[in-house]
Amino acid sequence: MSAKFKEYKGLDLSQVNKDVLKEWEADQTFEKSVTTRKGNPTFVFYEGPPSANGMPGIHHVISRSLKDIVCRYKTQQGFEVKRKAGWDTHGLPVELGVEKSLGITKEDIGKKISVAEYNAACRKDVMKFTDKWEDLTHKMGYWVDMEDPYITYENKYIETLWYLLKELYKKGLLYKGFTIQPYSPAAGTGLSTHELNQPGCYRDVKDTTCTAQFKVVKDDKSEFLYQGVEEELFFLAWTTTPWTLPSNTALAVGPQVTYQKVKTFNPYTGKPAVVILAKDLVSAYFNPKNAELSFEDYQPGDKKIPFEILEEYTGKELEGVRYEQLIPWIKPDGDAFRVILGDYVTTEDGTGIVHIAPTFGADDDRVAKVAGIAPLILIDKDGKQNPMVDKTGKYFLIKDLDAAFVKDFVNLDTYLEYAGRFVKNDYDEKLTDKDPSLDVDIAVMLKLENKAFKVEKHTHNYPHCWRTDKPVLYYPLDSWFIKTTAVKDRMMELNKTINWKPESTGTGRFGKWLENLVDWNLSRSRYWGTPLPIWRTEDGKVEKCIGSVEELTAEINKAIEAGVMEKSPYGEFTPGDFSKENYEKVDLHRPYVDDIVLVSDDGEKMFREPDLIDVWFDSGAMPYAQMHYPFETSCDAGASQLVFPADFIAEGVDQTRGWFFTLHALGTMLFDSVAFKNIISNGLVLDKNGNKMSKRLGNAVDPFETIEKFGSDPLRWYMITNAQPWDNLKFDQNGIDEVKRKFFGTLYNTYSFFALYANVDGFTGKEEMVPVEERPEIDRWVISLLNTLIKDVTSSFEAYEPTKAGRAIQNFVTENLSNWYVRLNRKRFWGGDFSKDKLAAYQTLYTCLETVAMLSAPIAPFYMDQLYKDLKMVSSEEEVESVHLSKFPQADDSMIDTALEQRMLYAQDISSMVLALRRKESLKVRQPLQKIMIPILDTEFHDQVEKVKDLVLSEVNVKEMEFLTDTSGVLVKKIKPNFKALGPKYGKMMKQIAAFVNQMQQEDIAAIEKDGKVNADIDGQPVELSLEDVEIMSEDIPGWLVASEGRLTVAMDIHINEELKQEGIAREFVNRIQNIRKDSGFDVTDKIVLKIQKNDAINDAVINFKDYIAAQTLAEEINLADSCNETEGKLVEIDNNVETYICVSKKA
RNA sequence: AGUCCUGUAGCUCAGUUGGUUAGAGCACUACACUGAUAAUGUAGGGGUCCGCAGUUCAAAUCUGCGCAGGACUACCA
Repeated sequence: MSAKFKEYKGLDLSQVNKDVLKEWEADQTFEKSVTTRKGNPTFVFYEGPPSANGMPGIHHVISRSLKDIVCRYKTQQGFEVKRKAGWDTHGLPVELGVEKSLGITKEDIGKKISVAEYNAACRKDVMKFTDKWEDLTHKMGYWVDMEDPYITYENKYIETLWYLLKELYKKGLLYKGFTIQPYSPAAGTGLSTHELNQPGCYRDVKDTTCTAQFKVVKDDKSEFLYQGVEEELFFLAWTTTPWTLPSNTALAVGPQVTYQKVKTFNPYTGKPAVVILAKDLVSAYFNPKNAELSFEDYQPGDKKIPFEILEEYTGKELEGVRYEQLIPWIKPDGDAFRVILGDYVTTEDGTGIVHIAPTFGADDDRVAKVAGIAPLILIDKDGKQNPMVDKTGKYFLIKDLDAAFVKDFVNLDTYLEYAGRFVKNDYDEKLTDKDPSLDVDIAVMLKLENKAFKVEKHTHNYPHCWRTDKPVLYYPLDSWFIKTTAVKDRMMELNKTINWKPESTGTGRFGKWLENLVDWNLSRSRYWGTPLPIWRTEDGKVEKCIGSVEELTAEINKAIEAGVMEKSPYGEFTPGDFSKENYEKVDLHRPYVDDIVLVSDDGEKMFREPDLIDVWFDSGAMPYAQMHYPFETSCDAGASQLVFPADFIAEGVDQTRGWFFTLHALGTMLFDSVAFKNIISNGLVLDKNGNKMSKRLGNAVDPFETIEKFGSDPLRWYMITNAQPWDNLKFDQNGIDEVKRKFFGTLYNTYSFFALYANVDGFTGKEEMVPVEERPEIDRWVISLLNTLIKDVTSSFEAYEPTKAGRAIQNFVTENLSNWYVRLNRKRFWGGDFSKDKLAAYQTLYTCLETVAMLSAPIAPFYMDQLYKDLKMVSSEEEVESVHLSKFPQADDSMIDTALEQRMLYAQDISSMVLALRRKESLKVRQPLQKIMIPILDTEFHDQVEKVKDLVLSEVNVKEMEFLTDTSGVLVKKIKPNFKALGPKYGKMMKQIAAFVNQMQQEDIAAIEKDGKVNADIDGQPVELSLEDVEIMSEDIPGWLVASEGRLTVAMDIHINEELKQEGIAREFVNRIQNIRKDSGFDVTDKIVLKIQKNDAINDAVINFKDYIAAQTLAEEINLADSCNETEGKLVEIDNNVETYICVSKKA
């Protein structure tokens, strides 16, 4: 007795999940899926490192499913796909978490707790959910190597980062500069965006604002502006921080904005003036009524000031025009006081002309740099560059400045009065709100000097320091940068070669980001992260960038020799020894690296720059650092070690400016290459109402619970097939349920059906194959569709479109395989001999199931593995291995028969129409009918339907099919213009042509069918319409019950004669008997004896269809009895008001 | 504020190069079927294809301007 196909009592996908996991573990299936592909072409995948200090959420399941699907697919395609897991361990979230759990703030670090202790806490804390992550990875079936992950805090990892930083340094791509950052003079510290986003930080404050007049210099550039202007000419610019006006070095205009030149008087001095401002804002400064006032009548001091609009200019025209320094206290060193373009300039408020102080505004700094405008910089007594305001928040005192600088650049006569003034009263303990602020004093001064056009109080939203409650200053702070702008063009070029899914993220979000690229600010003033490996002398003149531990220890030894250090903290380290033990002897984090003092060639002490680097550098360098490049491996060691660039990565779209960018930037700068060739960026997972999931709202879905409840397969299937991965997913558990029922339930039912009968018949799958061309039409049909499916699924996976692949599979399984193939073929599997036809049916169904398992395995790895093994366990001679080690199916084009697929479609449509007609007349399908009639449109259609005739007839229980040809003349036809064909030919005449066609009568239609053309007269123009220009279809057959859909029409003969009636009754009997068999718990193969109580309404039917009833119900005997004992028989209703007793007993 | 994504039935989503009856599943209603049965089929109701304007003989589809939701970046006169 050969093995049987396993039969199940029910489908519990959660249990399947667990069972299959055990098998994978025992068989080491994942390991084998990599090792068995050794020597084959590689497919390089990078795992973006998650941070293990947070719990994994449901949104992690989707990106990890995507990764897993592609990797499993490529494995099935024969590639060697190594997958190294990784952990992102540095960064602010970790530090904040630790601060919270220890109950400390940033200030306490180094005081209440040592840096060493703090970092030790971070190191421990960051891995606290590792086991949860591993558990989820395991349960969801994400295959990634977690035995040997890369961890960003490990010394080897950091060593590679240092190496890379040094490479950049050597290329001149790493430099020290400044950025404008939020800074709290009261606290003496910079603030991170995170700190600024604390609740309550942004507050409405009332400040003195000033619209200043910048006098236009009269020269060649401004000649066009001075045309017809006798008075002084000014640009108007508005600021909410008048204290920044002395630092003004440029004015920005919007290139597209329209500006107007307006003749008027200064409201404070009454002097005549011509001012320039944005057209849209003229009405904000000038009351339209005053346009009619006479200039002659105006007296200084009048409330109503006349004005007159003179000319209009675009921002672009104003570019390059020079103006005089507004407050000439300190001269800038370099080009300044010129109109530049700023893409961000709007006409929402102010004057549409923006005052630019590059030392106090991030945007200002950016546009000034682009335009080559110098910032206003002061040199202090240490020779360092500073903005006009010192770190306590006051204008620099002369004594704190470099004497030579003061002599050359500072106008002491005017500046002295203001030197030492705090820019906000809040910064000076001696001042209160009542005291005059610097803003007010400056405004007053400008008024007196005829330089202020409007001064007023204005309420605006301004950030405050969360610790001191005092306003924040935007202030230039030291920072290290990577000069990404130097490779901007190359990055854009390389980006075009990347296959982005969706494309718009690559061209739009990412592409636009690259276009507006600024240098990468690498500095972070924190504790737990990769230290910047740069040491500098105090004056900053000598600098060393360290690229390895070996180099560092060598430098330390030099320092010890020179006597600046006593002892090396890394004394035990042996250069060149890459063992784990050796690397455990060092710690490249703070505070240890801070304690290292190096020595310059001149014998000067060098200290480490205290910054840490951006954690995104950590993850962006992961392709190299995960292999300890170049210390233990090398990127150019040949194909065997080729792990760069990646063929594929996938993460959430929120990584666009994060990991995607840093990968790309480093790949470009270091190796002039893309870092990844294909990428899927997935969208967010929202709750079912479209809201963001959050713990606070309590709408977050726990992935563990979900997997426990449903199993991973339906979860993964749902996530992938419900919407394209890059669209946001509205996560609804009902959707998983639906997938479970609809897809997995149907597939399971199909398998169960197969297993049940295969086991009865002893089918094993080892039988000699019935050649496909010898199998019946319907078998070849489903095999044709199956091969089409293989093609579609393969190309979808190849195009990184798993959604399309999943949907195609689901459609095939539910619609074609289950609902059509199995349903129509059930009888072939029941009873009878094990004929060639039956064998063909088994083989066909088996092939479909096996192929579906292999096609679906990447998406639903658990159930498909079970299904595959259940099939193979019986059919395979060899030891059965996992579906994930199998080779992905190859489509056989010779099996695809589109004509066959088409005619099966006809069969399905005709059947459904007949069933609809039956329902309309309340004719049960069990009642056979004599005939249906189908008008034929052409010979091809005739041939096609002829071939599926029997299929249709048995499906709808009708005896014959008659074809109606045109000549019969009984058809009513319908004609429609074919817009697609006519449109390009006749264009504007379409409306009339359509009207002409629609009014054609039956005889007109007959004429065009006969002649193949018709001549029409459209507005005097002769138009010849051919058969291709119209669509003709049959609509009705008078006198018959007709259904019409598209080009198909079916008519049904509803007359029932005596024989048909009897057959119908026989079928009813079969149905009742089968039900009784089932209710009585008989086995499918049990033979029975039937006794039926006589009834005039049924006797003939039983006698005439005895053989039929016997065959269908496996009855050995059928007896009509005068009476059937009520206790042994069952009362059944055969037809309306027709009842009888049936007695079914098992044949002894 | 900028950039990008999304908007089609009550819900989740399809909808090819523009072509005239806008589809599927779920849900709802009715009916049927019953040796795959905690399934299945058939039919029905349900649409301002977010709005407005434009291009075109023809727009869910192309263009522009809005609206709503979301993401990222920024916080600026």
